[in-house]
Amino acid sequence: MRDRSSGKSSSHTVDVVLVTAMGTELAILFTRSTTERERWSLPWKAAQAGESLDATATRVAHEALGEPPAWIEQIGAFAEGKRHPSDADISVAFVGLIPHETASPRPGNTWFPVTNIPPLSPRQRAMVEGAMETIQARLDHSPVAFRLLPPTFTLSELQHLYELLLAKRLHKASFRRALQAASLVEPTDEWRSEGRGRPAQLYRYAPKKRRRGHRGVRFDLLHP
Amino acid sequence: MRDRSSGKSSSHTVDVVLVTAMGTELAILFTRSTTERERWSLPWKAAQAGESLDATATRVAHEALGEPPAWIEQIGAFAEGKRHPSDADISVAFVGLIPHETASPRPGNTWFPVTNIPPLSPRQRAMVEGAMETIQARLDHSPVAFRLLPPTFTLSELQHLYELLLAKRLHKASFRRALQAASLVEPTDEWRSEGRGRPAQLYRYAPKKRRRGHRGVRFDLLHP
DNA sequence: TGACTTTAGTCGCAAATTGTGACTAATTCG
DNA sequence: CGAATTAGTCACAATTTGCGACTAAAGTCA
Repeated sequence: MRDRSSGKSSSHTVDVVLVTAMGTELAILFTRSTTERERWSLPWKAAQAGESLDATATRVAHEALGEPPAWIEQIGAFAEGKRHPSDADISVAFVGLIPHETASPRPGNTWFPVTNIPPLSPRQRAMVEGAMETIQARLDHSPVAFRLLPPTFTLSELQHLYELLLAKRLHKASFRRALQAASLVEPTDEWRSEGRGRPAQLYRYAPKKRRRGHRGVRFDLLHP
Repeated sequence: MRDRSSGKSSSHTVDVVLVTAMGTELAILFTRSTTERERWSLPWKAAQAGESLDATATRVAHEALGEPPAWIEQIGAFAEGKRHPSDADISVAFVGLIPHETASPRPGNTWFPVTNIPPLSPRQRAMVEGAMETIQARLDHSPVAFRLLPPTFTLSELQHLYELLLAKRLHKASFRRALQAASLVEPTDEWRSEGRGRPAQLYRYAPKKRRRGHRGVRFDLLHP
């Protein structure tokens, strides 16, 4: 039977999977371990009595990022495989999203591409998986993509991001048509000229009140 | 500051929201409090070291229901508002589904229609809400409805259940067409004569391997 | 300058999917 | 038997989707 000596440390931790869109792929923020120099872990803290889980998660995210995340949501509780996030019996995980340009990670924190994350405890590995699943699941019904973009963006940027999140190519005309139907964005009067090619109009996220019987976004669009 | 005297009780509980379809509405299972006679609560247990959360949840459900649930999934961790499920800092909640005909609740456990649940602690009230949201969210992508029906059922029963879950009337022909497209069910060679009217063919849940590019079920069907 | 390249944005139409009412089938009830 | 009741199917108009082709507004380079 495991001993439970120190009465002061809290019995559970709050861990946060912070996700951003870095160039052409998603990335997750890791913190260098204070003990072992070459170990990395998700940002986490022992829960504090009297503070809500969400508040703790936001605080953890803010401290690692230098900014509060644009969106945060609980993934669930993880208990499998002890060790690593302290030796807490249980850890509550959150996903957070932030535009890459907004974040300024504090020293000791680094973005790793999702395709190449450092070795983690089984528990935190499960959290990362859970985070990606949660993002996928929310994609149709909440404005996940917009929380990964700056306040103003071009439709091509938005489309590329959706393509990244859905891991699927989209057809330009169909994408824009669906966007229109969902009335999620509105044009600003600014344009951005990005090297060659015609300048693109900038848009902002501005969801209209959804009419009754509105079924999300449905970007189930085509291949190429 | 709250004291934390008894060193032996675990620091967190596992609570389960068990849902069934009872006639024309959904119902949730509650357990009569052992102390106060007229209090009810969701079935719960203190977590046991060395047992996974899912295992505990399944055990709690089984003990209350007399059967293991047909499906169970974690909703998340809840910490707001102390009291009630012991005085644990944190509770991990699960949703479970079971066909009404399969369940045989142990003495002290009763189904309450969702429209009329007994007074609960704020924590457990939040869990019930979370459970309903999780069911809604899963509806399109996992076979939630089938876990509320016996192994064999008529298409009308299935449709009524979907109407209940979606809180929306569906058109018969469209419903069947969508079902067919999703290849979720297959006919048995049995028929059931239920009072008046033509007998209905019985079906079983038998999802075919989903072809690439299959987008869930999409029962976004019509009104009258 | 003017041809060519590159990216943004739009149009229109064939094909597929959906919404819906009307129709047929198999029973029970009186 | 005929009316009532529930199951199951059909056909077709209306809408939505997939997608290629087209126009627009830059930059590049000889």
